[in-house]
Amino acid sequence: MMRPGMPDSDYPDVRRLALFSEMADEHFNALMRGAYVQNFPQHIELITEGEPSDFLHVILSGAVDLFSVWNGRETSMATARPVSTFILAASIRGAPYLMSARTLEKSRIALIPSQDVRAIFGADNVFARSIVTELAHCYRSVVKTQKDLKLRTSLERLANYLLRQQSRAGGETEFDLEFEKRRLASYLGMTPENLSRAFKGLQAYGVVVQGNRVTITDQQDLERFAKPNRLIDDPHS
Amino acid sequence: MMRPGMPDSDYPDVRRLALFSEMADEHFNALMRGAYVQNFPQHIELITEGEPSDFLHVILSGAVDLFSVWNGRETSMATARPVSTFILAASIRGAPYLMSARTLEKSRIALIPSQDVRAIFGADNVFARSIVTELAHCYRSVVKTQKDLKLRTSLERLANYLLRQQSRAGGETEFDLEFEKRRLASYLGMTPENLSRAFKGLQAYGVVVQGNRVTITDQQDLERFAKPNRLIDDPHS
DNA sequence: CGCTATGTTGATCCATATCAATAAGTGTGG
DNA sequence: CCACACTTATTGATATGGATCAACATAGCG
Repeated sequence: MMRPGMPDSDYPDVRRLALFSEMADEHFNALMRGAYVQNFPQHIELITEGEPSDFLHVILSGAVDLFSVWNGRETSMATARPVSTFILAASIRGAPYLMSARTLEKSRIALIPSQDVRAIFGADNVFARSIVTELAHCYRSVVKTQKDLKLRTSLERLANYLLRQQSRAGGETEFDLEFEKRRLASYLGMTPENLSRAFKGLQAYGVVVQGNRVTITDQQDLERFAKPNRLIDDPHS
Repeated sequence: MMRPGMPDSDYPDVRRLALFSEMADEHFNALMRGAYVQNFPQHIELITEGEPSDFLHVILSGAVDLFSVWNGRETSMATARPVSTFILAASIRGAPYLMSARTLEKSRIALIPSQDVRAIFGADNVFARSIVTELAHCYRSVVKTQKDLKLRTSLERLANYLLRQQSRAGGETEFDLEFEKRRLASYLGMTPENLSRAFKGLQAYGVVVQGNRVTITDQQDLERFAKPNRLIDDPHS
């Protein structure tokens, strides 16, 4: 195990996060001094659901899959990408993790002891406010995902997912899927076979897929089918 | 519209909520003085999704359905029962409501201006901490619901729902469903017809339903089928 | 290069939705 | 208090979205 103390070179990346950007220097530095930074190879399980949550995780580079298991079945719940935190809620509550986490690729991750987070929370009102904002945002994200799952068919979910990704990619008509189709299927709540067929089904609405490359050939048509809604699809609303 | 100022007789009920129980009297009273209390008849829409969130709602008596709509479809997301708050996250963020709310029965509801909540949040560290705890709890509840939806079939969801309700009812082998089957179906992500058949399907595992009355005749058998899991079904975990 | 995991396609099965008809409640006004 | 209207619940028949099983293609990767 590494000794605590984050390399100074990582400070700015963490500091840039909304969660940490407004707090007092003194408190931020205290948090960082108690933090560990580790590099993990691909496909390492960082967290197993049910275990006590000792650290707030901050992903500095790479990608992490948050997934859950029940009765031999597995589903992908979300993907964490730099720079963001994950399992904030478990850390705050001192409750067991509800989701497992594994690296999708080589990743650099900062681990901040949960007790430090709670201590600084009590000492720094600005930080406390940031945590609230962040938690509220996380909550609303999950609610949106649940609406997506309950109100839409898998074809509609895929169509809207593609529109969201396109938007993230700057609105270009051509962009890359950011992870394996296998995992995308799980994230969208379907099987890989069904995803394959769904992509073909969207050809009728102007979507062309070759490998990881997606091309939207008829934006209007796709949107007419997908009916994106800001209360489900807008990440900031 | 009523004038602000909550009747003193309602104070204790609100005060009892974890969100408010620890804060300073001074701040609590300030919040209550700015609050409105209203009695609503059955089937009134209190909140429409997409509207700006001006009030934190506290349900003092009755029951409220939180639901969402997209493209002509509707789904029940959760039920709020006394005494608890709802739409805390939207209030905090000053963001539009993600869910609509309607009374399921005659209900008494307190409305606390969101700006007051945010103001007291800044002035009272204990209250701030309570809000964080509450938000983290809400977040984890939705994550559990999402796991339930993605990892289980509708029959399994119903079986586990019944076990949770039984637990809430004190563990008795006999208890009442707390709302219409129609809404229960929507909450569980299925049609009323399918729910009807699911109840019949659970007869094989020792479940008898007559109207709203549920009897668990073979606890062991039902649990063997349902495989309840604390990371999905335990409301406090 | 092959080996292994991922992706695609086809055939079939199953869970769940939809449509339709009836029954059972529930509330309302005469 | 009853009769009517209306909503909800059940049951049956059928349709369909999506899963599963199987075969094959493809692409990374050692």
